[in-house]
Amino acid sequence: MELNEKQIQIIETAERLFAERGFDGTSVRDIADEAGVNVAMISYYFGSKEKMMEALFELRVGSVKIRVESLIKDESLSPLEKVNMLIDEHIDRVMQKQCFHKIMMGVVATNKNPAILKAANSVKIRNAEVVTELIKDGQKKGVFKKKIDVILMINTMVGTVSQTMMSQTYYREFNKQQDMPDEEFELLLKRRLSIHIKTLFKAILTNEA
Amino acid sequence: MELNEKQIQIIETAERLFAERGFDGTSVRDIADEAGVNVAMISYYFGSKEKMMEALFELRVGSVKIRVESLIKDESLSPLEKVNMLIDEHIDRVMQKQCFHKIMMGVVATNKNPAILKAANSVKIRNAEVVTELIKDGQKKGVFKKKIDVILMINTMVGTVSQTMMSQTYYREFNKQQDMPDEEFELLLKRRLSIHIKTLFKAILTNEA
DNA sequence: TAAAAAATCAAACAATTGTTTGATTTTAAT
DNA sequence: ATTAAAATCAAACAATTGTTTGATTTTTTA
Repeated sequence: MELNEKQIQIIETAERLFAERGFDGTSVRDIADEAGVNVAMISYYFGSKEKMMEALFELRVGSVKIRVESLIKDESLSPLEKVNMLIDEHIDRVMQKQCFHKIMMGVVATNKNPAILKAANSVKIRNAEVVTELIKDGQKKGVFKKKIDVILMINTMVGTVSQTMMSQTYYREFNKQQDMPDEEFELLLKRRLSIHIKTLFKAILTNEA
Repeated sequence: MELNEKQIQIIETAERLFAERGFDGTSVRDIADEAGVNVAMISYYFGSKEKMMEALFELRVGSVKIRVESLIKDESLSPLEKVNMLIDEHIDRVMQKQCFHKIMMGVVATNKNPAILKAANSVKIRNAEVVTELIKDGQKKGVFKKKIDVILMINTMVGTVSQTMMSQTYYREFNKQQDMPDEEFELLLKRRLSIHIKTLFKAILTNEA
């Protein structure tokens, strides 16, 4: 689906509001008002509120696939280096599109939109397959342990990042970093998250201390 | 707030529907129909849909606090043993009240109900404080590492469990355990989760291999 | 058993929902 | 400049929302 400027403007407004109030908690009038357009434009452009959500999903998910696939095929990187890059890739993606990931959590929790749910699931399966291949390669090269539960490993990465993203203001309070500029704090958070998860993964993947 | 049989029956129906469709995605008529009561009963008993949600929250959260506190004070357990028990405690709690935890994820994502959000946050703070104390004790006794990010650690536990709970049917497919009885699979999942998180925690907490 | 309290009900309430209409304006093409 | 297409709009649409009403039934109390 091709999207013009105004369509993207509407979608991004919707994205923000959906993240704040949930899909059902946001009316098309809320979106139209905040986007500065007439209510009818949403049906006019997307057909329905539901389909606008699907357009949002398509817009955000579409670009992801390619980068991961090419990363895996890179022969110059060790398995552990690839895992570490996947971690940073994931952290960056979530932190850069926080609203979208909040929405996705809600969509997956409530099984409401089958089209999105199906697409999200196929992305998940694809990722799991890629990571599984990567782990097998590392095992073949003797740098990874034999028994590894790939799904739980991915769940730890995804879960830790989501949980941290959702409660970042609380993390800030707890560590008394209220006066730190937003951008600086986000960098700090990303760095800490990166180190944290890489440490966890190294422990379950490798035989080193 | 005291709850009679019928109130609990309504609340538990609401809990299930909220988990399936979200708070805003569930109408009071849906709840009333499935619970087999008149629509007016919800306002009659709870005052409003919103207040019914608060009653649900109160019902589910109320009982948790005491067990954790007493566990921590137990002198016969080592710090690592206590951490491990907290992990199992958390896994059991989430898996036993899956609907409620799904709802909570939605509530925390969308900042809609301030009363619940505030209560949930205070629970979180209390837990973080308890765990921090526990970690400090382990450090004093020389069994835990010096630099530990308690919040990220908790986020890993909570995030991993939530993520796994949310996508358990997918985990089942991936591991080709479709024909396993539900109860048996849940036990298996809990055991694997337990081992997984304990391994992760041991790696970041202790100096052992 | 009579009176009081609690529970249940169908119906109605106003407000909000997503969507459509049909007219009008703006933009693009010829 | 004329025509066709696209965009925008206020208004209306029927459906659904949470809640209230007032009458009726059931249960409890005295």
